[in-house]
Amino acid sequence: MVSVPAWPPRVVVASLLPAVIAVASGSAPERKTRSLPATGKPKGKTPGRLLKRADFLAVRGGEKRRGRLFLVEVLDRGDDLAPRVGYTVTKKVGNAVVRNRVRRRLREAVRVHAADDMAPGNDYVIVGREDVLATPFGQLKAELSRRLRGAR
RNA sequence: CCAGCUGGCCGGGCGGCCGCGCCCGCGAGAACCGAAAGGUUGCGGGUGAGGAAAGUCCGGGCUCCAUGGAGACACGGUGCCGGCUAACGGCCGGCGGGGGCGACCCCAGGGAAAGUGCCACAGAAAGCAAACCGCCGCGGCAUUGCCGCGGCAAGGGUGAAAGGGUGGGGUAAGAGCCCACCGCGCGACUGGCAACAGGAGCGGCACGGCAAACCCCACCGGGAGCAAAACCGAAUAGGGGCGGUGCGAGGGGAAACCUUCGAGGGCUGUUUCCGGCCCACCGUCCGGGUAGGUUGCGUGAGGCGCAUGGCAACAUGCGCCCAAGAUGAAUGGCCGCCACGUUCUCGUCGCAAGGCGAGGGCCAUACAGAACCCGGCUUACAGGCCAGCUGGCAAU
Repeated sequence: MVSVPAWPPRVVVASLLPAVIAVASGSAPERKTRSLPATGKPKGKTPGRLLKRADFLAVRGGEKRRGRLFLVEVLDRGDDLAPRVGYTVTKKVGNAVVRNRVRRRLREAVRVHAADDMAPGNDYVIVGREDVLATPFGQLKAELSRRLRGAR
């Protein structure tokens, strides 16, 4: 494989972009009363993904919440649509395998646990660090949830 | 059984819950996002990383650009011979040299009598012969030596390398000066497609090394790369076409407006001629093109099996199969059991190394993630399997 075209300069990330989905699903209230299985069913509606470089650059201008495992950047888009999230893992963290695992664990943590902790109308960028791999998944989920909710 | 060599192969398995990309079907001529192009959303089914996907070092396909043909020169690459291959710097089989008891392994392996250049340090001398210590003869002085002239290159010493080696003859001392053997050069001829091998005979010995220093010879080579390229295509700015408004004078009309004539208008050099500079607003259409989107995109020098030919690389024939396609980039997260591994304890066998059995703990794997595709090379890699072969030990 050739040197990753140096396009998003040393930044590898992932995202989606549904944006609209579940806003009108009306299933949110029911979900709260249901107890979660140990394996962790998704707790909230899946947030959208950030995909465009321009979106990432925009979020860089937002609030930054630093942490040991990751850096979270938050930007209020000013609408009421579903939250969106993007992931960034720099090459400093490791080779492609390591970067993929970091991003996948973060994505999974968001999916099964932290989705409800995001506020509508916000864009989040999570910049993963190396320690994400060494941290037990439960602890990772808790930390991420706390950070997304905005506890400082 | 131990030690080793070569070739090939695998690189966790089963299960549970929750997810992701792509394809197909349905939902559906629905809704939503978007100016558009286009995309998103539910359910079901199918499918989804590697032997190196890596390094990006060679060779091709493909795309665009350049290019009338041929040659020469320059530059770059390759470099024993034959074969294989689409091609290669790859592979196979040979040859030569080197290493290993051996299986086997390693080699940038054309040309040094085409030319230039270099050969550090040491050494008298580094390529053309020369002579530091020496050896021998003669002469002189003189007495265990010194000086001069001449003849030598055996011995010492330096070095990676000093004009063949050993022995004998020979000599004043020596020397291929002569002889024997070894080495070396040339070489009729023989074998082989060839590299090359063998070699009658001849030669008294000449021709040091480095071409990974320039160079010579032979062969090969246009450039850039899927962020190539094609199509769709905003906003903003800019380009072009058309129409209208904006000028003056006259006429009609209450007005809106209509109509006729004229001149592009403004600024500027004194005026004419002739020049120079500047020129708005509205509407509409056209073309280039950015963001963005779609395609390119996986049926291919494709895999597997069998047969035939070949020592082999490989080729041919027949049959079967279709197997990732992302793009801020899917192939994942968590858990259980098992295997493997490792470690501890106990029992037992043994002189010991260790073997066997039982139980417990730990880890839950190494190197590493497709990015247009294919053939190679190189590098990384926990652990394991199979086959053949070599050298030992034991037994028969």
